[in-house]
Amino acid sequence: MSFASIPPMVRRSRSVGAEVAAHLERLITSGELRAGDRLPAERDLAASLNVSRASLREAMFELESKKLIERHQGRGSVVAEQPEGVSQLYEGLSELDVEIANATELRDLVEPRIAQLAAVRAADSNLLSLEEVLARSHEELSPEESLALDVEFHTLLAHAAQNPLLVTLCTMTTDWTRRTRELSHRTLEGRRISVSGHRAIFDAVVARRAVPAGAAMERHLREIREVSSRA
Amino acid sequence: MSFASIPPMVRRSRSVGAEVAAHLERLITSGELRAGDRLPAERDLAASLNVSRASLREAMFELESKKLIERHQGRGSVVAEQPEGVSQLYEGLSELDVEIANATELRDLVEPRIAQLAAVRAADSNLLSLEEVLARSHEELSPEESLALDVEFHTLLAHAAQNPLLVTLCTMTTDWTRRTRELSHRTLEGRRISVSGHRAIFDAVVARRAVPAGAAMERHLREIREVSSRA
DNA sequence: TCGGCCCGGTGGTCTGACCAATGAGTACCA
DNA sequence: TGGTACTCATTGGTCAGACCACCGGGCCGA
Repeated sequence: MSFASIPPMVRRSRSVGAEVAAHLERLITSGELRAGDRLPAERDLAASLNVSRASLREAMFELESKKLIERHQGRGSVVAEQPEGVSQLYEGLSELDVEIANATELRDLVEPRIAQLAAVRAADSNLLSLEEVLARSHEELSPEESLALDVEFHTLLAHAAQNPLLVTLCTMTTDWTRRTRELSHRTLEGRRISVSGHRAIFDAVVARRAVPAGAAMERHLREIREVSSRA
Repeated sequence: MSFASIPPMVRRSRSVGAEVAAHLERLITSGELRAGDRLPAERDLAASLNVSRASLREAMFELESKKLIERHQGRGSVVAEQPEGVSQLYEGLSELDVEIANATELRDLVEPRIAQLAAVRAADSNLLSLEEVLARSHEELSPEESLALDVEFHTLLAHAAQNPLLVTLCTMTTDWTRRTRELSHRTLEGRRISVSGHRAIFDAVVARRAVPAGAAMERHLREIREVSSRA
């Protein structure tokens, strides 16, 4: 097996540990090391690579975090089973998407509750403001106008829930998911769904029916998401 | 800043490095350490955490691979720019003058969902941390210790839900409702209820049963509130 | 045969030393 | 005066060696 020492020359761009990790990763992905193969003991491997055990361990940490190897105290380390292209999969999944997903998750949690509370607590003045926004909403508006009214509706609803924390959360999640919402307001269908969804929520709130209000909000969010995912 | 040493007692489930990494990650995602903050030098940090520099460096590798920190030879390490929102959420909510009732309302909303998501998403390491906290929890503890473990349990659970926004939210609501919680931990009954509630939540999470986990959390919050209202 | 003990191998952790990059303060010269 | 080059403390990077904790297998006695 070729655990040959790494050429000492050209090793100055990356750290020793990273260099070793890359070396071992190449051995694995190229097939020289197969799943289930036992790696030499850390002390031996470090010696054959002419690096300290500390650096070797740094490399091992990296490989382990990439699930390329498994380590077991007292037993040694083995090359892990490779669930088909793990390495690439690991790189993938844009962090941006993850963040949006997190924000969306929070929004899905908060908004229905806002609708419920608004149904219970909304003052007349809240209802008037909401009604006014709805009166200004129709599907012929430009995407920008439609989006602005959308934001306004949700913000006013949050105010109607009479909890400043929910207003803040609503504002922030609305902001973070802006891109998704922009997409959905681009199409006529998206604008139509937005308006009708708001209408349904408002009707439930006015009727002081908390549970239906929450349900209407859930449906609204789901529909909007479907539209924007098609766009 | 609370780089307080990690409780040395029951630390045998995970490696020292992993433990330190989890500790620091909690400080970061919960907002105690903010983006741009400089970390103490490795030697100093290792000393304040009562671990060797080697173990600390293992933790640093892990945090770096998660892009939570950046390290620069000769300059030190800093907390990396946070994934969209977390710091924003933290700042936005910090500025508010929060009424306890509002915070409680938000907590009742967020925590059950956290429990549900944790049941679905918790990694083995999350479960280990939670189990360890439970192992350290019993009703004979002092009110302060009991409260600290309570906070830790909920924070770890939020981490298990794998959404940094929820971690931040959990941290903040926990902080706001601190006085209520202090009351409930003063009595033996309160501590007993706390522990048994956590146990029930944990069991549901381990069993990967989302809905029961959420229900257990709701019950837990309700019981705690009843105890503290009687106090 | 079976159970417990011991022991070698392996990863886990710690210590302390030295190397190398960085940047700020300082002395020097044009 | 201004800029340049140097010095040096600080900090991460690497190394060597020691000891601990865990695992598994072999040995030995019941």
